[in-house]
Amino acid sequence: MKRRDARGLTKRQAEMFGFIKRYLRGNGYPPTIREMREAFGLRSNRGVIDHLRALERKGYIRRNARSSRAIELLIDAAGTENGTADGGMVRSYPVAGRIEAGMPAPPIEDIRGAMLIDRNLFGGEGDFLLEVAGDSMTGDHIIPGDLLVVKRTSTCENGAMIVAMVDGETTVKRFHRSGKRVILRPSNAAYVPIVLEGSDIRACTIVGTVIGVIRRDVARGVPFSC
Amino acid sequence: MKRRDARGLTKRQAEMFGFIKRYLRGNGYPPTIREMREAFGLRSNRGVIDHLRALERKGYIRRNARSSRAIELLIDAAGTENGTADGGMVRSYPVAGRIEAGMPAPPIEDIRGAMLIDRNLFGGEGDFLLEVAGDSMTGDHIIPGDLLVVKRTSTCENGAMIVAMVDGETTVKRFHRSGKRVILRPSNAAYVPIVLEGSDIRACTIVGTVIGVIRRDVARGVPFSC
DNA sequence: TTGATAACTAAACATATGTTTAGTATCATT
DNA sequence: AATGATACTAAACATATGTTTAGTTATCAA
Repeated sequence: MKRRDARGLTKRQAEMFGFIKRYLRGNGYPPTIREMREAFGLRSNRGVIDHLRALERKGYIRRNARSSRAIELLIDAAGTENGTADGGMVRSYPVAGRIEAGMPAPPIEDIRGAMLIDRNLFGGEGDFLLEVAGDSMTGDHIIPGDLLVVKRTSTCENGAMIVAMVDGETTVKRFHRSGKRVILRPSNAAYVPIVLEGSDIRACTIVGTVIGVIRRDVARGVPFSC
Repeated sequence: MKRRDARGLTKRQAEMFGFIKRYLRGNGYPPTIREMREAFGLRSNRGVIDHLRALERKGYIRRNARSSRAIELLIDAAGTENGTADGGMVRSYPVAGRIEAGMPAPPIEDIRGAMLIDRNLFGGEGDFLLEVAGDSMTGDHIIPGDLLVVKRTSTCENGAMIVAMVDGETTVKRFHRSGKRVILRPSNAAYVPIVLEGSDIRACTIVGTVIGVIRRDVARGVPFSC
């Protein structure tokens, strides 16, 4: 027999049970057998059914045979999944202090608060929000006051819009690497790109990539002039 | 129109919503359409579907179309939104179908779902979200794919950014009135303003004002070229 | 009176979804 | 070495379940 944990589940069964729990929390309803199959990279439904029957036999779930998604969790937090203290359909995004996109600015230390936003927006990703102060990224349709949804990463693809720390200052730019040179490009022709070479590159840290934008007070925004 | 309760639900819709809630609490997963049909003694699925669409349009539930039992409750009994331990911090915004900002487009009938967003964003206002398809408002830094936060109003201030129905088509423009003339102005020079005079003005209905913008998939956005 | 909306019936229709049968490979125990 | 359980693949198979089209009836507001 394969190895079981303290509660009588094998490793694989525990994984399956964990997946069902997480899916349920995120979606409000249980997964289908095919969804589980795909989540585990299996090629046949039968594998999933075997696991479900084992979980049912061991009292972890109850099923309504022949009925789609009819899985009921009987044992609750027994094996707490790592870290997911917050369940539900919304995520809490900390709001970092105002930064200058283009000008010297304070670091993103000061956390102003948090915003709850639907898990389904921004692909469920993003780690914090950052308010834009300067107008160096207007070419990308990002204007002062916008809240950027930032996902923490230490690397990024070429051309990605990133939040970076340069000489201890936070800035939003497009990232371009060509050979040994890194260019942080604003998208407003009125601003000059930051070119980093050699040891200067070490003075630049990628904080994260910009994956979303939230704009408030549009009504009060500057009207377009023709 | 039939009688509605304080939160905009008719008696029957409230009954249907209540049934879904009770079923979910009792079974751990949502009911199927046929189960609801039988519970209400109806003879056709269509009746249930109509109610589900109404509940979705009003932001009470979110559905995953074509997927069985895929109903997510967004608002709980008291009328406060789900998803957080301390309820009432988020609001449910119905998401209206894609529209063309500048070109002929389908009406905003098709409701795609709903999004939960912090009450403190957008000043707690806004009535629904609308996805932008055209690029007629890029001068205001609104680009295709953006979700507009729209507040329903039948009037607006001069220069406000509005969602309007013109000849049965939905459009996003800046509203300008001068004397007996109304001009709906795009903010992209490649588009022509819509000028309404005399009886034409009646063919134009203001749906609401744009008070916010949400942009997803920024990483994939078109990079700025200098 | 007219038009819009809500709330349904009726009958197909399309497919998402659970199930079965038959078999393989691995592991732990006896 | 034989046994039983786990953890799968492969291919049908059956049907549960959501959707559509085309109506009807009642109610309410303009």
